[in-house]
Amino acid sequence: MAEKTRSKIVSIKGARQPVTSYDVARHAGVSQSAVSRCFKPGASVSKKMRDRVMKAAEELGYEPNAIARSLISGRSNLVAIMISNLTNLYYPEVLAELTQRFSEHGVRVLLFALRSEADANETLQQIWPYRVDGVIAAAELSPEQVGEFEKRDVPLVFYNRHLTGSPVSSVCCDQEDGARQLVDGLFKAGHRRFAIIAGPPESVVGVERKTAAIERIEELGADDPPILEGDYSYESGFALAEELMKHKKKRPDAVICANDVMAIGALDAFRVNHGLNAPEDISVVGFDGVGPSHWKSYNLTTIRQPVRRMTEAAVTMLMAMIEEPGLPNEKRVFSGIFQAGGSAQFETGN
Amino acid sequence: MAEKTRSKIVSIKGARQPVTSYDVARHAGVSQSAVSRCFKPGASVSKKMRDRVMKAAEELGYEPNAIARSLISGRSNLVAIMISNLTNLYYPEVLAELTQRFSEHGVRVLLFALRSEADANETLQQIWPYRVDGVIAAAELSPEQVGEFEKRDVPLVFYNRHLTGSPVSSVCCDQEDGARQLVDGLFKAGHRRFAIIAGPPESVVGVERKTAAIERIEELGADDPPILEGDYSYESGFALAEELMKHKKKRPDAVICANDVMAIGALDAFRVNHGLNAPEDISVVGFDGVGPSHWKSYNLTTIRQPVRRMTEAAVTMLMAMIEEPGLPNEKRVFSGIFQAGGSAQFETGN
DNA sequence: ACATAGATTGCATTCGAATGCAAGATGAAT
DNA sequence: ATTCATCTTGCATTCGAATGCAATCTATGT
Repeated sequence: MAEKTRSKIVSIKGARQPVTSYDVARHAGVSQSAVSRCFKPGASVSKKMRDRVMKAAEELGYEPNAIARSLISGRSNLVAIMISNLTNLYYPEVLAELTQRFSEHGVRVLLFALRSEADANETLQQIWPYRVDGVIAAAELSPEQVGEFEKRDVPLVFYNRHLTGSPVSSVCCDQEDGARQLVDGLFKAGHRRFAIIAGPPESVVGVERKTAAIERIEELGADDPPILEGDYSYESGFALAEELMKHKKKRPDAVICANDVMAIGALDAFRVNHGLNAPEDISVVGFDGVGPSHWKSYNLTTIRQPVRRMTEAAVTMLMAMIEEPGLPNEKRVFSGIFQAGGSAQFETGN
Repeated sequence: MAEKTRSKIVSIKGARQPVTSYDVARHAGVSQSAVSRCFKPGASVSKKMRDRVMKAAEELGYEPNAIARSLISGRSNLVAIMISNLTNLYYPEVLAELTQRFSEHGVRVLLFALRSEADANETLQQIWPYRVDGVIAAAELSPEQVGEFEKRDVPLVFYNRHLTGSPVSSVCCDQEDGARQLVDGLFKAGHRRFAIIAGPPESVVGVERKTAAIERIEELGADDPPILEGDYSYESGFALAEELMKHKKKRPDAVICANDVMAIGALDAFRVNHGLNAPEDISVVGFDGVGPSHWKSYNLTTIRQPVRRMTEAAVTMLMAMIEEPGLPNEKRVFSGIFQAGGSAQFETGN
């Protein structure tokens, strides 16, 4: 075929404009491949050529088609972010950070908000067709599900999750260490009657926070704490604090909550329903360091997760795995940062 | 060419598996187009064929390539969601809802979190190459930017924004009506000295809330309220409440805030720094009905936005515009729902 | 058994950009 | 001016699925 006559259907309204690299090429009097190269950083193009093509592209309003590019190059420049409960106060910040950082790498984010952990399978089915370059999972995945990633060679980085006994890459906050810090500080300040408002049993980080706290309490020789399981919501924190007050005689004097929001719920229950103020009457600590933990009504003593550093690490790791396929897995653990507040009698060590 | 010998590079590790429709076709002993049709709902395929193909696809682990499909069909099944400040407590819920609803339509979400309104141009440049089928914008766009959508025939639905004087489709909460409800209820309860903690001047909804409140206050014959501008953050609510207390003599008795978070900040400032409790000493109302507005320490009197109905409307509208290109623009306005709380002396009308 | 409408199927082409290869252009060194 | 190395450029092919068209098959009615 001498000349591929691409008969564009030019709409009468003159609006539609699927300007392709061929159009630009014709307008600039060069070949399509030249146009392609001009839009590829680092390609071998003379200045004269580049100027000419860019001018033509400008004039026609050309925008490279990422879809076509992905198809031929095998790189979609898309990553998927799976988040199990977006309405958990902690995640919006994480999501915003991740999105912006990926954006700086020229990578776009496909968002998947799981309704529940059970959605994971369905979500994965939705992800695969888009041939994403990688995935950040802030959601629990089963070993089988992780296997699907390996089968497809899709890089995966867990965010604040990990599969115990599996080498999958992850970026985490050191839950155990944080929990120990909290117990220690409370203990030093004189607390002996602990209680734990834990996360749901499916939550790996929740379990870690809980387990480490229990162990530390035991190590220090305090009584075994009552352990109540919540779902990370304000309401559950509130309700479980109520539960703790059922036996007024031996109510706890220090309540360790698996996240800030439940801690806030507990504080409210103690204060509103029982007239107990923190830190005079009872100590309450949380975990995460979300925005509202700073609100004056709560002023939470908590462990703040270094979100910026963690998201940066997650993005860097995933990008590296994408660029260099064979890269070994890596787990990065960041220490939580103690955030002094007024919700607990607390003494930091030295 | 008798037979297109597709020489797949079968990796030695046996892991890689870009199974294509050709592979499935060969394995099932049918043509590639047959495979394609089997994966297209509503296509003309016999049961026998479908079973055979599906079995082969299953055996090979075939997953249709959405990228290739998009290229030829001209539909990416992607929508972009632009959100200006994700960390605003109000948006995570919106985002989660939108994502899940789109997912039910087989549409995936590309997320763009703008660092500031100024990022819009850059963001649009990132969006166009992906040939998204439509966009939901919870961010301010200039008329020029909206023009870019029209030029490309990309359906656009504003969420809680709109361009005054332009017919772009949008889903909004009735800000004016909500503001009036709040003023009315406060007035009926006896308040006469209003103050307004407004949103930033760039925020269209903020301006609407403010303007409507001012007008109503004037209509009712109360004094012109002082108007302070915040940035929707807790800190700004707190600081502006402080500001209002500078002139103790004639401090306001009812403070109308442009969103819940600032209202919460104001409540804390009044209580913590000045010993003023709501609603006895001062009334404070917010707007949005975010999660923390229910927290017992605040128990905010506010106008809740019907997020579920609004997101449903937004998704339905955008999908309709995508399916039927010529569709006229439409603006849907939902009334906010009065949410009784304990942060204000308030009397609902009858 | 035969004609015919309707349902299935395969063939060949298409979407838009990237890229290996070879041809052509440019420049440097002699 | 000649040769060779280095840049540039264009040609032709490729990615993987969708689809118009024509060929084939099926079923139905007579």
